Amino acid sequence: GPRSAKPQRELSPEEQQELRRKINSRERKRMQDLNIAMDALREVMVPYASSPSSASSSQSHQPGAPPGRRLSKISTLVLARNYILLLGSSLQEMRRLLGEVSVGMGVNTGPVPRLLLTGGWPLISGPGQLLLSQESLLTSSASSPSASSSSSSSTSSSSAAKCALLSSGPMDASLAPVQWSSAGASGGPLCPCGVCRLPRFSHSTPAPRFPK
DNA sequence: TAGGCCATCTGGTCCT
DNA sequence: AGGACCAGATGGCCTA
Repeated sequence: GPRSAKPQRELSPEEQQELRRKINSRERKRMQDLNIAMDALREVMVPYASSPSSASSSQSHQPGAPPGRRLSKISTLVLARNYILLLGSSLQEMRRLLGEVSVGMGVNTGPVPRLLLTGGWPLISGPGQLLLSQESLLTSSASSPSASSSSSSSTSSSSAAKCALLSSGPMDASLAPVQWSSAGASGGPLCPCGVCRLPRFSHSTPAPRFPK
C-alpha cells in the first residue's frame, strides 16, 4: 500500500532490539492500564458478583473484598453491561410508578419526592428488596419493565433460546459481536432469545478493520 | 489432562 | 515518524 511499514533506513540489530523493547514496554503499559480500569470496574461490580459456589484461589483480589474467585474480564464486562441495562429498566419502572402516583395524588403533592427518596432503589439489597447476584445479572439481565418489580420471577430459565450476551460461559464466537438496533431503545422489538427481554440485536459479521 | 484465563510478544494498521 | 490500537500466537498457571 501507500503506507510502508518499513523504516526509511535500515536499523542495526541493536537498534531493532531497542526499538522492540520500547514497543513491547508501551504495549505492556497499555495492557496494564486496561487491567487497572478493569479492576476498577470489578470493584464496582463486587457487591453483585458474589457466587456461593466459587472457591478461594491463589489469584489476588481486593483487600477486604469477599473471598472467591476474581471475576474474569468477560464476566466483568457482561455483568457491567447487564447492570447498566437493569438500571435503565429500573428507572423506567420508577418513572412508570411515579406517573401512577402523580395521577392518583396530584402532581404538586408531597409524597412523590418522598417516595423517590425513601422507596429505595431496586438494586440495593435489603429485606424485601431486589437482590442481585452474579448469576442473575449474567443470566437474567435486565428484565422488562413489567416484570422488574418481582425479585425472583424474572429469571426465565425455562426459555428455550438463550442470548449469547447473557450466557455465563464464554460467548459463542458465531454470535459475537452484536450490534444493537437503534429502534430497540425506544420500545422496538425485543431480542428473540426470550430471556433477556432486551431490544433486538442483529448478529452480524463485522467488516474487517484491516482488510487484507 | 483438557480447558479457561491471562500476560506478553509481535506485526500490521490507524491516528496525530 | 512515533505512538496507539488491534488481533493472532504462545506459553504459564489454575481448576475440574
